[in-house]
Formats: sequence, structure tokens, C-alpha cells
Amino acid sequence: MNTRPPTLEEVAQRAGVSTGTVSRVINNARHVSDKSRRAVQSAITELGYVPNTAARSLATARRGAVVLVISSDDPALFANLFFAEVITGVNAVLEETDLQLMLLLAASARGRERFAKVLQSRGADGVMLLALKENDPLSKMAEDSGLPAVHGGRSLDRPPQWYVDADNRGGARAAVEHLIASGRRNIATITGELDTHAGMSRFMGFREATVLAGLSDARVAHGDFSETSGAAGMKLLLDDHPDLDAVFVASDAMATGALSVLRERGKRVPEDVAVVGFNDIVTAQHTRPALTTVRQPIEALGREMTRMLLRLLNGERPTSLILPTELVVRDSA
Amino acid sequence: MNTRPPTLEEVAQRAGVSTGTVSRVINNARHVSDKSRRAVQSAITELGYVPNTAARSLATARRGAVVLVISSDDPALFANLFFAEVITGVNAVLEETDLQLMLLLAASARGRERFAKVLQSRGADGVMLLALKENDPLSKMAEDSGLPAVHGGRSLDRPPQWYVDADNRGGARAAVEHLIASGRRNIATITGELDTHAGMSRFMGFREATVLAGLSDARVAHGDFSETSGAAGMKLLLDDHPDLDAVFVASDAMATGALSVLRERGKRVPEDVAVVGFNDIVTAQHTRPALTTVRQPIEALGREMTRMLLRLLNGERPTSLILPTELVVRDSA
DNA sequence: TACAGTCCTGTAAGCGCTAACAGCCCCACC
DNA sequence: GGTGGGGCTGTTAGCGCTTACAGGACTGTA
Repeated sequence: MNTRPPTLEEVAQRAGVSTGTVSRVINNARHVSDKSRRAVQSAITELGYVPNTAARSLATARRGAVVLVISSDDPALFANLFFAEVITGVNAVLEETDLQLMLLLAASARGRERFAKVLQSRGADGVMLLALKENDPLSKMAEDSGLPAVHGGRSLDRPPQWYVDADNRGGARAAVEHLIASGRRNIATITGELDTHAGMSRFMGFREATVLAGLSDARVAHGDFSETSGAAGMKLLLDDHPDLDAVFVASDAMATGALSVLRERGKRVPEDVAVVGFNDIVTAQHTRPALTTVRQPIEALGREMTRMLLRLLNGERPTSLILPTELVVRDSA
Repeated sequence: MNTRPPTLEEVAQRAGVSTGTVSRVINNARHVSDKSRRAVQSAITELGYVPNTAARSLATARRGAVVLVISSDDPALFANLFFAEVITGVNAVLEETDLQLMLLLAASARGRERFAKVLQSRGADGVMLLALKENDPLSKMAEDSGLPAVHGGRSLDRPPQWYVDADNRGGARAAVEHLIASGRRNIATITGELDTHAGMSRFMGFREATVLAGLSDARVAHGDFSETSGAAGMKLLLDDHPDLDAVFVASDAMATGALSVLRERGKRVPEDVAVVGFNDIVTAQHTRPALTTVRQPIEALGREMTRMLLRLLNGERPTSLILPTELVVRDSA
């Protein structure tokens, strides 16, 4: 549709210097006189020259892009705006560089193939992986490729070398300590899937807080993070431990389920039973009563993953990060 | 970290053919004997060869990527999972091709600069633009670049050549007709910003439905899509038109505000006043009562934008699309 | 047998950039 | 006045692929 964009060579001609010099100016390398530099710069603006990414990539073997891979097809991942917030964080850091962001949803087999292609064809300089399940093949693929890779979250089996994660354990502990501080003594929990790092960590946090306070950690029901499993867990707990006066629920979705069971059973929240959730999903403030919960710093997760990847690309060896969580006190506890 | 990936030339050597032939096999062009083809294919799998994207881009002047640009920094855009859904749709279509998705948040000045760079450096083969405001500079930038560009949504001033939009007018009309069908006669509306295409279309839909039914279209309050403006609008309406028995609200956020005002004023929903929103944001099903609203096909929007862009890249001239909306009947009307 | 027409294949010239290399000039120092 | 060492610059060989172009090997036809 358009005329061909100007090339570096044309800039060189117009500026009356060689291509080498133009290249030096563009990459602001040393050994360029002020005179040449000025000549080149004005030639560049006059021509509206912008370096061709492909040519540069080919010559430098650097791609100028990183890829963010989202593995989970779990709609719950989206339900708390996780996705949008992570990307906002990633973008904020990348804006300061000249790296582009590529996005890949790799839940399907086709998506995994495409990821493999990107890896093999060196289509990106680095990888950020999000929402992997246990033993997710993507993790191994990334590792095998030899590209710098940063993970969001950890898996239980084999923690990745570089990751950023939220402090699930500390968050859970803070939640339970809040319950204790408000006078609760018979505290129960509904756990998430214990074969996930997050699920297990939140459970450990619960145990830590109760045991440290000299309370029982025996009121436990196991869920899978879903709303229905939260409801089921709450029923079990009420049947087995009718004396409970508080419950720490390992996800807001489960907490929503728990709240409706409590309502059915005629328990007042928080008077009879206090409830704390985890995640601060968008609907948490719209439940009745509004849900007290633990918020994860999701945008910061995106930011820090990106910063870590940049360091890796830069040849440094950063250390993995655990980001603090925050207790959001509303009405349910 | 790794040994250099195999090149096309190495494949050629191993297969005992020339690089030209290998290239033909890869791009499955004609004029390759079965024998050569097989030889090449097995060499490829043995070596684990994947074409280098940068080299191919340089040679073909095609980038193998399209960019999705999100302009708005409005968190409301995210609040209904708009973002995630669009991307899911885009990704679904892109998966069938070998195009990669680049993502750019271009709300900031820096973001706009980066967008310009992508455009100028031919960093992508095509563009999808989302959530533009009126007179958004991005729109003009895309146009000037000459790259194929598809818009999600329209602006009032100058509709883009290729766009996909939701049927705001039809959705509004269906909402109001639902109110009429359930016996309401004194129907009000709270509009969105009337300098946006969506805001104006929804208002037009309201007027169309009321006028066609021989009802008054005079009960109007103006809002800006936000929750507080919805509350303010509802107050005005109740003051000016105490006889109203239904209200069509041009966004769910505003509807949420309206609901709380109605509650304050002791109006029962839907008995005294029926309420219909627009967007079907995630919280709509958690309001009290659950909000009847108009759902936009957001994932389909992403899909269709992408399909349209593919056609454009393919040299065809598709026609712009208006996607149907759907009334989701819950408890508020 | 000669000829044109098909297929297939190899060769090589780019695509637009970077970076190593080699020169040049100029200055400082002895 | 000779020597050495910078700083600057031009030249050029790639980076790994695609794609004319120019054959060569066949086939079918005259």
C-alpha cells in the first residue's frame, strides 16, 4: 500500500557517512564524532527512518521480544482479573525497554505446539510462564530450550529456578491471626488442592498460626478451590465441628460457597462464624456480608517477573521473589 | 546457553538436496518430487529443525505477527473481563495460523511511541485496535501506516473502514421491549456518554423501542457509564418522574449505582421498578436482585476481528460486522 | 531424430542490519 | 622527526532465509 520504508543505507547516503557509522549512532556506540552523529540524526528524522526489526534480529540473534505464556484454561484464572493485572504489570516494565510482548495461550495441544515453535525458532529472547499446573509440560519445554524463563507461582514437585510468587503461607497466617485477634478460638479451614503449592502453603499458614497460638488445627475440610467444594466443605465442618466460630477458606470462590451454606444453616456471619477468604476476587466486595480476604499483589507479580527476566537477559543471576500479601478486612471477619 | 539451532543449509546437506528445495518443502511449494520431499522431511525431524523467524521475515518482508493494541487505561474495561475474553477469541483464531500475537497497552504517551515504532519498523503485519476513545490518535497512526487495521467498536466521528462492533442499539431495544412486554409503561433510561458510539446507540435503541410502542421517551438522565453517575441519574429520575416503573441503564456499573439508590428510596426491584443493565459484567449476577442485562459477545468480537484481519492480510476486502447481543434475564426485570 | 513443453533442481543474489577488521588522521611523547 | 596509541570511519562478510533464474531430465509430439 505504501512506499518502502527508508533503509539504513539511505540514511547513510543522505548523511554522507557510511552504514557502519549510522549503525553506531543508532545503537549509540562509542567512536562517533559529534559532527557525524548530528548529520546522521537529522538524516534519520528527515527520512523518518526506523530500523527494520527483522534485519536487526537476524544480525544480532536477538529477537527484541519476550513471550508471556498462559497455560491454564481455567476460567477461574480470569475471574479475578488476574490476567489483566499481570499484563498491566508486565507492560509497565517493558515500556521502559524496547522489547515487545508476545502473548500465547497454551492450554490446548495446538497452543503447546506453537509455544514449542517459538522456543525452537528463537522467536523470543525470554519466557514468562503463568498458571502452570503440576508437571505442566510447558515448564520442561522452556527449560530444555535454554531460553531464560521466569515463572509466576511455583509447583510443588520441582520449584523452577527463577520464579515470583505470592506469600501464600504468610497471607494465610495473617488471616488466621486476624481471626485469633478478634477473639476466635475454634478456627476451622477449608483447604484448596493440596497438590498445588498455593493450596499447601495456605494450609501450612493456617496450621502455623493456630499451633503458635496454642489452638487446635484439627478442624479441616478439603476442597479444590471451587465454589461447590467450598459449600461441601462448610457442611462437613459444621457437622463435624458444631463449635467452630471461624473459618479460613483458601479461596474466595470456596468462601462464597461457604457463605451460602452458613446462611442456609442459620449461622450469622460474622457474629456466629467469621469467614476469611483468599484472593480478593472482584466479587468479594459484593458478597453478603462483604468478604474479608487476602489480596495478592498481582500487578506487582507481573512487574517483578518482567524485571527478573530483564536481569536474566542482561546476564545477571537474580534471586527468586516472594511478594507480600495483604489482608483486606471487610465485614465477614 | 545452548548450541546453535540447525539451519536450513544443514537440513539441505543432510537430505542431500539444495537449500532451495528445502525451502520449497517448508513452504510446501510445488515442483518438489516425493523423493526429495521425504528426504527433506526426515532430515527436518532428525535435526529438529525449525525455521528462523527473523531470517524468514527479512527475506519475505512479512513479519508473522499481528499486534493487538489496547488504548484505554480505563479499569472498567477490565472489570467485565473484556480483556481476557477478547484475547481468548483472538488467540483461538490465530492458533489456526502461524501468526503470533503481540500485545501493546498504549494508553500512555510512551505506549503510543512504541506503537508508532511497531508500525514504522513493520514490526507486525496487521493491527487490531481496541477501546479507542473519540479522536484517539492511535486510529490515525494506524491508518497512516498503511498496515491493515481492524477496529473493535466504532467512534462517532469517523467510523473506521474495518470494524467489528456489538449491536448496541438492537440490544438496548431488546431490553426495553422486554420491559414493555412485562407490562411496564413508564420507562426511563440512564444514558452513557453520548459522545461515544456505544452510549449514543444504546440511547437510540431506547428511543426506538419506546416510540414504536407509543410510549414516552422523555424520562432521561445522563450518565457517564460509572457507578456514581448511575446513582446520581437514578436520583434525578425518581425526583423528576416519580411515576416511573422501569429503567433501562446503559451500563451495569451504572445499574449497580441505580439499584442502591432504589433500595435507599424504598423502591422494590422489580416489583416497583424494573431495572435492566448493559454489558453483563461479572458482578451482575451477584447484585441484589441479580441484574437483568444485555450481554455482548466479547469473545466473538475478538474472533471476528482476527478473522477480518486475516482476510485483509490475504488481500481480500471483508465487510465490517455488527455482532448480535443477547438479553440475559435475571431477577431485576 | 528433433523439438517443445513440463517438472524438478541447484545457484546465487538479495532482504537490512551488525560488528569485526583495517585504515586513516592526529596528537602526545620521547 | 620518529614512534605509538587513540579515536573515528569505511568496508565487508556474514546472519538464515526466499525466490528469480538458468539449466537438466523427461515426456510427448511431429
